[in-house]
Amino acid sequence: MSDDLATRLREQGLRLTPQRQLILRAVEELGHATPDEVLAQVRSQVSSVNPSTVYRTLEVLEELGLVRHTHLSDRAPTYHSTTEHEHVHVVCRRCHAVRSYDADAVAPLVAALGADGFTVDIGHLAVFGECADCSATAAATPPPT
Amino acid sequence: MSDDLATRLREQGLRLTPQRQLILRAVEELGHATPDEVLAQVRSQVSSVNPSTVYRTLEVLEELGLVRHTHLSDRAPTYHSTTEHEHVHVVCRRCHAVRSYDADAVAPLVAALGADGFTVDIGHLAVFGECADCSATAAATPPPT
DNA sequence: CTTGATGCAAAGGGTTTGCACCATC
DNA sequence: GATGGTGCAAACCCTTTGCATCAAG
Repeated sequence: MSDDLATRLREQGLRLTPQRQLILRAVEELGHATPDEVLAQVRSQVSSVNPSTVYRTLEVLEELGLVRHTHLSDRAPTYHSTTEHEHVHVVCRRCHAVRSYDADAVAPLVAALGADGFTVDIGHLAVFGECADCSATAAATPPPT
Repeated sequence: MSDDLATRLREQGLRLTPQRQLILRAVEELGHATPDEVLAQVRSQVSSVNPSTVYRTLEVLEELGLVRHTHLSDRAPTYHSTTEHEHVHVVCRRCHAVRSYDADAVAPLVAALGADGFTVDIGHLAVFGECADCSATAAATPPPT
C-alpha cells in the first residue's frame, strides 16, 4: 500500500513525503472521511499538518487513483481508499445512515448508459432517499435537506 | 402552476409573495439553475430581489414539493421544477455535458434498494462519468475533479 | 542544488443568520 | 394589526491561492 504510494508518486515525478503517507493512512483508517476529519486524524498522530496540505494531498492521491471522493451530504465531500471494493453509497436523508452496496447493484444502470458510450464512475455515486427504519418511524416528519 | 403555489402555501399557513412567484417561475424557465442563476433571472425581470430570499424561497419551494435540487458539479446545486418528468442526471466530468435519462433507467436499482425498504430519491440522483465523445477524443487527458 | 512540497495567511465562493422593517392575510 | 417575509450586512463553512521557506531526490 504505502509501497504503492511511493511507486505511483515516483512514476509522476512527485515526491514521497511524511504528510502524504500520513494522509493516505488516515483515509484508509477512517473509511469515509471529510478533509477536516482527515486533518484531525493526522493531527492526532503527528503535531503539525496544514489544512491546505490535506486538500492538496487528497487531490494528488485521487489523481494517482489511491483514493476517491463522493458526496454524502450537502456539505464537505468524503474520501475513501480505493483498496476497498468498488461500491455505491446509499444515504438516508433522515437519519444520515450510509450503507454501501456492491457495484453490481447498479450493473443494469451501468449497462444502459454504457450502451450510449457513457462510462459510469461507480465509486462517486451516492444514492439519496429514505431508509426502511425512517419510513416506518417518521411517518409525518418533514425531510431535512 | 402558480395556482399550485398559492394553494400549497396556504395549506402550510405560508404567504404568497411576488418574490416566491418570480423565483418559482424562474426555475421553471431555466430548467436547471443554481441559486445564483435564479437570482439573475429574477432580477432580469424585476429589480430588487435579495440572494437570501432566493435561498430561503428555494428551500420553501422544495419543502412544498414544487422544485427539487441535485448536484451536477462540486459547486452550487441546481434546482429544477417538479413539473418536469422525473429524471436522472448523467454528467460528463470532462465536458460537463448533462443528459437526462428517464427514471426507468434506474428502475432495477430502485427495485433492488426497495427490496431493503429503501426509497430512492430519483430526482436527486446524479451519475458522473465520461461520455462517449470524451472517451474517444481525450484519450490521455487527466480528468478534472 | 533543483524543483516540488509545505505552512501560513489572506482571499474566495457559496450559504446562513440576526435583526429591523415591510406586507400579506 | 399580527405574524410571516424580505433586505441588508455580517458571519460562516469549506476551499483555494500566493508566496516564502523547506526538504526530497
